[in-house]
This record gives sequence, C-alpha cells and structure tokens, in this order.
Amino acid sequence: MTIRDVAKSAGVSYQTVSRALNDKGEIDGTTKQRVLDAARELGYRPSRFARGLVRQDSTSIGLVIPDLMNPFFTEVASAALVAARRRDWHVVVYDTADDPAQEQRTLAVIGSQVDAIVGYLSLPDDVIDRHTTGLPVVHIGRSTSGAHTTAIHVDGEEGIHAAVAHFARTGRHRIGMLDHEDRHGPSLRRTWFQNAMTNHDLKGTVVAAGQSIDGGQRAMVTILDTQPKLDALLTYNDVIAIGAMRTARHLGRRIPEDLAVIGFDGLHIGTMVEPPLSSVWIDTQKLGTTAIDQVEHLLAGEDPEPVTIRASLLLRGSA
Amino acid sequence: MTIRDVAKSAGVSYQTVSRALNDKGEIDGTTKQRVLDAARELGYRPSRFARGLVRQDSTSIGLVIPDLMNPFFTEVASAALVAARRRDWHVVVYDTADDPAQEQRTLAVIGSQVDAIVGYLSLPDDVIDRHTTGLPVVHIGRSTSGAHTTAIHVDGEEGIHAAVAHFARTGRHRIGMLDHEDRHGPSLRRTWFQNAMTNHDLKGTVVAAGQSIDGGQRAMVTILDTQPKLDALLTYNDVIAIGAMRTARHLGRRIPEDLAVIGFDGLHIGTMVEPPLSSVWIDTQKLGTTAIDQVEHLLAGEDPEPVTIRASLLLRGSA
DNA sequence: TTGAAAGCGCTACCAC
DNA sequence: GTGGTAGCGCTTTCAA
Repeated sequence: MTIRDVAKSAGVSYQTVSRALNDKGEIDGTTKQRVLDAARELGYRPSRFARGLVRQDSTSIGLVIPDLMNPFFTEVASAALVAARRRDWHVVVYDTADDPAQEQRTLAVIGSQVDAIVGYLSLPDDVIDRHTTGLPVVHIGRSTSGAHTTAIHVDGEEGIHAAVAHFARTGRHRIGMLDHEDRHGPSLRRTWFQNAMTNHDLKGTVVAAGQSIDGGQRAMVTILDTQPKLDALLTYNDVIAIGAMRTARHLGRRIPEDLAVIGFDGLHIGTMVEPPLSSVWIDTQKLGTTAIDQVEHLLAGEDPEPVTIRASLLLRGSA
Repeated sequence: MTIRDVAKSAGVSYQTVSRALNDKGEIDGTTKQRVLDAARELGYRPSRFARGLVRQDSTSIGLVIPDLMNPFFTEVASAALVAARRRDWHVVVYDTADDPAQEQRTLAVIGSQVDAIVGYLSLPDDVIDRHTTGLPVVHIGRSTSGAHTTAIHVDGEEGIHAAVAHFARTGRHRIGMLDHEDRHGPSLRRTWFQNAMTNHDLKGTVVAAGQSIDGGQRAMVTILDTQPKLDALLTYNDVIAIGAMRTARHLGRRIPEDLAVIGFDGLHIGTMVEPPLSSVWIDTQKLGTTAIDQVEHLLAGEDPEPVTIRASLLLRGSA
C-alpha cells in the first residue's frame, strides 16, 4: 500500500497525491478531495521512514531509565516529556530494569531509533562508546566520556550537611543512616553523610537497605538492633525512609518525637505518609528539563558544560 | 555525513561500507577494519530513516497516557514497556496532561512516528478517526470505533459490589463515596457504587473530589459536614482515598474502626500509608500486557475482540 | 493545475 | 572480495 496505489485509485499521478496529503496549495479542490477520499478508502498511511528520509525533520530522543516504577524516575521522565513536547520532539522510553544485560540490549537497538540519548547508563564507558559513536548522549548522575556527550550531576552534599546539621541543632546525636545496597560499594550519599557527621564530631551507624519499602523495613529492624537509642535517621532515598518509618512505629517509636527521619529525593509521595516525610530534595522537574536542554545543545553541535543540580533540605514533618 | 563520506575516507565504494557496518560476511578483514575506523573517526551514524525504509522491520508503538505522574498510569506504562521489549518493539510515550488540546496535537504528529497507538484517548470519535486512518489503535477504557481498532475495558462492577458487600457485612451502613470531578458527568464507578448500594437497600452520599491528595482532603471535609456519622467510604481512586484518610484522621476518626475506607486501583503506593489502603484492585500488569497483545493482533491484520479486565476487592487494612 | 524526473541514504542483488 | 545498479516510498524541483 503505497502512494502509487492511491494515485491509481484516484486516477492521478503519485505526485498529486503527495500534494493533496501535504496540503500544498497548487492543487484543484475537487482533485484533492478525490485523492483524500481514495486514501481514506484504502486506509493508506504514508511511510514514516520515506517521509523522514526526505524531510529530514522530526527528532526523537531515547530516554533510558532504570525503573519506571520508582517514583523518582517517573518524576524525571515526566519532566523530560514536557520539555521534549515543547520542542516537538518524540521520546522513546526504555526501562532497563536496572539490569546490565537489558541495558546492553537497549544500547544495541536504540541507535537506529533515536537522534540522541538521555538517561541513566551504568555499563562501562567503552561498552557505551561502542554503541553510541556519533550519537549525542546526556548522562545523568555519571561522569561523561567522549565527544557529543555531556552530563548532569546531582550534588547532595549541601543537602545532607543541612540534614545532619538539623539533627544536631534539634539535639539529636545518635544518628544512623540506611544506605543503598549497591554492587559498586558505598554510595556517594553515604560519603556525604559521613563527612557531615565528622564535621559535627559525630559517628553514625550505617546499615545497607534494599531499595524498596520492604528493604527499608528490614534494615530498620537491623539498625535498631544495633543502636536501640537511635534518635535520628537519614536514608538513601524516600522509599526506604517510608518503610523505615513504618517499622519504627511498629516498634514503638513516635516520629518525629522519638526518631526524626529524613529521606532523600523529596518525592511527592512523601506527602502521602503520616507524618509527611522530610527529605533532601532533588528538583526532578529541573533535572528532566535540563537534560533535554543539554540534548538540544549537543544536537546543535555545541559542547555544553556538565550541569550540577544541588539538592536541598526540605522539612515536612518527620524531622 | 553519509555512507559515501565514509567510503571516500576509507577508499572503498559505499556498498563496501554497508557490508562492514552490517557485519556481512563477504568482506576482507582488513578492509572492514579500515572502514570501521573511518566511520568512527568521522562520527558517522547511519540514517535511521534510510535504514528503516529499506529494511522494513522495527516496529514502534505510541503510548498515550493522560498523566504519567499518576501512579496508576505509571504502572500500566511500565507493564506495556516490558511487553513491548519482549517483541523488540520501541515505545514512544506521550503524556497529554489530560488536556484535549495536547491530545489533539499528539494525535496530529503521532501518526508519522509510530506503527500503532495504544492508550487513553478522550477526544470525539471523528476527531480521532481523522488522525488515525489506517493506524491500528487499542483504546483503553473506551469503546472502539472503526477498523484496525479494538478496546480494553475495565469492569469494576464486581469489585465495587464486593466492597459495598464488605461494608454491609461488617456492619457499616452510612456509606459515602468520593467520586471524580468529571467534565462528562458522574463516573461509571459511581454508577456501579449506586447499583451496589441499591442492592443492599442503602442510600449513599456522593461528593465530587479532585483527582489528587488535596482533592481527597477537601472532599472529605465536605462529606463529613453533610454526613458526620459516616462509617464507610469508597473513593474514585487510591490517591483520593489517601487524602481522605489523612483528613479523616485529623478530624478525629480512627481508621478502620470509626471509618472504613476502600479506594480504587489497588496501587502499590497504597501499601505505604498507615493503615495500608484497601482497594478495588485493577491488574495494571495485565492491562499493559494485554494492550500490547492487542496491538500485535491488529498489526497482524486480525480483528480481535475487545478484552475486559475485571477489578476485584483487595483488603489490606483500611477496611 | 498537473506530470515527469531527481534524489533523500541506505541495503540487496547482481555482475565482475 | 568488491563495485555497479536498482529500488525502498516519499517530497521537491522543473516542465508542460
């Protein structure tokens, strides 16, 4: 089913069909209608490839996310979609399920579908490079490598320092942290935490937690076992914090009276729990928007500086 | 920057470049390496359009969602992404922000980007048809119209009947509902609710609520004003329920003792609140997966029957 | 207003 | 193993 079939059916040349379909001026009204009718009749649809080939417009961006079900990434994706729409760009979303094999498969096919990539990549530089030569890439939360590439960093240091300072100021000194169970060792957030603690001449207990409500619940049991008098808690992210708060309450701790809790991410869902979750807040809106901005620069052939998004303390109720 | 530039740079014909790039057999190892090096050097990248035009493979699906930040749609989208990946399909996501104008713009451009559409469309049939002739469409939660089209319906009737029956069985008789503030009048869910109430010879109070935590909070104030002795509440969705629970508690109601609450959707986030939210559960996993299945049928030229997903009562703690 | 011809960048099928 | 030629479906000149 091509443009020629429509032409035949309408009794005109295929160029005329093109004119009718693209609403060009130079065409007789009756002819145009006849062509349009024929096209509708046949259920004709122009090939997006042929059209894209000759028109050379229409940009699409590949958005690579580790887990759409994690509200943090949903917020980023949502902001990116809005920013892309403003430019009439299309966004192809890939969820790698936080799995290197899936990420590899994504990388292998994404190149033939999009004009640029933005998102969270975790494979080694050389693997990424091999699949993305010539393709602009905006990395989030990871340093950059090679040409046509830039990065957006999330700096939580100030935010976490503010959180620890808040704990100290409100008389909390038995402070713990529930970190991420990471294959790559202790997280940056944990380092920031420990630096902040050192600044206050404090030493904190750190326990690893799975990145889920359940992970938070389990880790909370562990940390309270080690340190029953814990009076303040920072977590790797909000989801862990929510799980931790639930368990803490079941174990008889009032929040924030007995135990102050501060999460990380500052998600909207933090307002849904009781008390509302205080958190080191990342502006996901800005993160997603900036990512698309950076793509635009890359696409324009520029070599933009990496951008840093700074997290800040957002007090809601749990601390 | 085309394949010919690479050919020139490597000193071969452009067909040979194609062979090298596509890993075809019939090529000398040295030549191949030379071509690959030249390509890398130049940052060459094959045109996805030219390639798609001649290869005629690679399918991409347009997923149209009213609001990615609503966890319900996130769950559906997530499932659809998984199902699409299994078939090596690419998914282009469009968030219409629940806005007819944005939906219209989406429809206008989506046709030249994807091979099929699946999702939530709210414009009138004729508008949709005009933009999607020849394009397969899988509608979710809406009846179908025209060829190359099918639908997936969500039937919450049984689930809501079960919810009301549960209320009645546990001795609750002052039952209210927080419905969706809809431009199109009372929702289907409200009709189901009222039918169920009639079955039990009960009459419920219904109040409209905005689709957000805040909407739920406000509507809760209103309904308790009208009916201070309310002892059971059904809501249009889980987000509204969560807002309602918060306000109810602030107004001195214990949940579920004084007020039993059942939401609708059965979202994961319902487990994050205290007490965990009971809900009429929709299998979003199945919904997303089935949607992609239906696309596959449509793409194969079949004319699949509409599918119905039945919601069921999921008791967690709030009722 | 319409038709003919060129060409977008690529792969595939021939020859050589 | 390599180059020539055709052609994917379309838009866009250029003539008629």
